[in-house]
Amino acid sequence: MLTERQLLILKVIIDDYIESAQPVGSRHISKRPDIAYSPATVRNEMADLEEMGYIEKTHTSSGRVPSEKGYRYYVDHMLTPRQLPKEDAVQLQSVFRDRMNETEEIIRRSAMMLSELTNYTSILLGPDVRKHTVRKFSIVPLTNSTAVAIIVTDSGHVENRVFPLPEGINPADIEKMVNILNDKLTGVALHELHRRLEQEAAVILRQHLDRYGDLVSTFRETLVSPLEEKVFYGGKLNILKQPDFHDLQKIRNLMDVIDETRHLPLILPVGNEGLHVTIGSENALTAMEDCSVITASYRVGEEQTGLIAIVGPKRMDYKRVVTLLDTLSGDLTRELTRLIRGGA
Amino acid sequence: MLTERQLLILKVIIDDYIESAQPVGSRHISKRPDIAYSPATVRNEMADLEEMGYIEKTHTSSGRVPSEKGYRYYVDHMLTPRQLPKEDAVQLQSVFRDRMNETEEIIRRSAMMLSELTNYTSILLGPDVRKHTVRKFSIVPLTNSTAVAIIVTDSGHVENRVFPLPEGINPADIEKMVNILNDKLTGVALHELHRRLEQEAAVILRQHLDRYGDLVSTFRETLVSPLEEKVFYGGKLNILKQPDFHDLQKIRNLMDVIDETRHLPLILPVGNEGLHVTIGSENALTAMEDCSVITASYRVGEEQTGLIAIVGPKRMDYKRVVTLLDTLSGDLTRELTRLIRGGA
DNA sequence: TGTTAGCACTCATGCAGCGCGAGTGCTAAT
DNA sequence: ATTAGCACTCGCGCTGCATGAGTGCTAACA
Repeated sequence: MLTERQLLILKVIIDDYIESAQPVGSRHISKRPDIAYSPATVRNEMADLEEMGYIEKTHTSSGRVPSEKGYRYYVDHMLTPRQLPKEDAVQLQSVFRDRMNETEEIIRRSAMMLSELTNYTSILLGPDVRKHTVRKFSIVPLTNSTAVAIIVTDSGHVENRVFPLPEGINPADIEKMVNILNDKLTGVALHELHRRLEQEAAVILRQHLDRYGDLVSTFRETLVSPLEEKVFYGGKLNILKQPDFHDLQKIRNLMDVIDETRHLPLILPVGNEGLHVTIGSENALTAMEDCSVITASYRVGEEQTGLIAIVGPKRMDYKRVVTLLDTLSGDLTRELTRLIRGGA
Repeated sequence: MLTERQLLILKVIIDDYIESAQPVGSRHISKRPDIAYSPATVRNEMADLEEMGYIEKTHTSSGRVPSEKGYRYYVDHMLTPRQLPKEDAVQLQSVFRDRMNETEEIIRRSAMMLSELTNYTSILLGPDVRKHTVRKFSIVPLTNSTAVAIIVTDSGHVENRVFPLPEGINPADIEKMVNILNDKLTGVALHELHRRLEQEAAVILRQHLDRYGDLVSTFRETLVSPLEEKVFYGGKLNILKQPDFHDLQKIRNLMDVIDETRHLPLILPVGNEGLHVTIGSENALTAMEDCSVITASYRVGEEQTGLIAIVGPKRMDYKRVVTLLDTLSGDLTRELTRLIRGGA
């Protein structure tokens, strides 16, 4: 168990190191106004802290640096949730100012704002589009052989995709199809669309359309394809700004990982509610072993959830980022829910 | 004027240096099968070439490196346009395979492909959306107070934007407005939309709508806003792969510049037809002074033009990139034009 | 007269040695 | 229990030095 004084010293070491990126020595600690002990005393405590694994030396006679265990202890036990400084709160609020009617736009802005405020990289997952429900279908012919299919969802999201028209199709058939689709499938969630199309709409479509097979098969493909969760980045390049990263090779690996959307599930605890901190080698990917990731979830309405994540060096300003994410997650939940509910 | 032999040596130096990134020495040149002279002779010629400013030394007794003047001469006089190697051609063609119906998707793919083939960064500007013409308007109400406005263009591009509905608006009025808009403004180019709305549609709208002012004013805003040219990047991180870039500070500046869409007009000769090569300090921005930019334009139909650009180190494989861009620009022009014409 | 061999010269690079200073661990005094 | 003192460690930056790649020049050669 850690004594009161050891706690104090550990906290000072971590706070100092987070700020300065320099190993912190006993003399330096002793000089701080909140420390009333001589360097020698501090050294003794530091030796103990090191023995217990909370801090490390970079070389035999260097100052101390927090270990991963140290950071872990810090975020688990020493992060009394604070109020966001007013300045940050104001900035953060600006995301929701102006006539912001679109979920995606708000999320995009949030990503920007987060990376600006923290100088780290932010990753925001939008609420799962597949849970949005169909508000309206329409099909707009472009040429003899192509048309664009449009799905508007209840959230105001618009999916659109050009698809080939079967040759010599009757324009009236297209209109019929759109009407039937709207009739039968409005209110259906996007991920159910395919199944429901088969189950319910198919019969009726077949009755009413001359060339049922051709038209529907080509149209259906457009429905199943993308519909992934949207990912929004902020400050991808901020990694370059961190003095912690100087090894070009490591930077490359890191960037590759972050950039590849398919790696995201590995570095983000997708689906987890609440606030999570992953430190250094706790990350699944070795490319991220010098990074920490802080995530928070938000909700939109009852069902949909999204994720906010900050990727930075292990020497990240945990206190600040945690408070920021906590606040933003609340704000997003509130504002986005208000939005789909159609409140003022 | 350069002698035959000086030309040969200059070419060898540049080609070798492009491949190896190492200063090339007289001995090395003399060993090549296409060089029949001793190192001493080569040295003499090199001294002349250096005097004329085509090559440089990195230090007193190093091999030679092409100067910017050297590269310039190389691209201006020594780039006999070649056929694309079959392997590359096949790869490039794959961009147009599969049912690719959407201009944007094709361009996105092209960007990817280019960066993959070259290991440099590619930037593609889509054809100016503002020149697309309206195929269809529609408005889909979402809640009591919001609706999404949708514009489909002749290219299959879909612009959509959520906008606030005036309180207590009559749904019939919305429908009326959409009908009038479609009636009056179909076929109008997006950049003319605002003006034409005022000139032609306004009068009629005013006659038919109870709450003309409210509805139109809030809807109009959604028309004027974005509609910029779309920018597609490929391999933004490829810069990190180039051995030429090792200075972290420079990399940061460079990335900043490339990332900022508003800097693009400065580094790309927007609007210029044909193929352009900008070498090192010929670039407008000092952050780019170690880079070369190769651009080519493409057309879609008669009016619209787009731009392909490759950003790489000065030590770029000009021959290959020029051929690639030349081919791709032709392919894009052909395929995209075919697309909007609705040919098979 | 153009080409080449030979040689002295230059300079980046890598390595060993060295002094400095920040910081530690230990011990003895308070 | 705390602290002053001191010897010790080790990273860092500096210097000096050997190495080798590459040059420029000169004189001999075809």
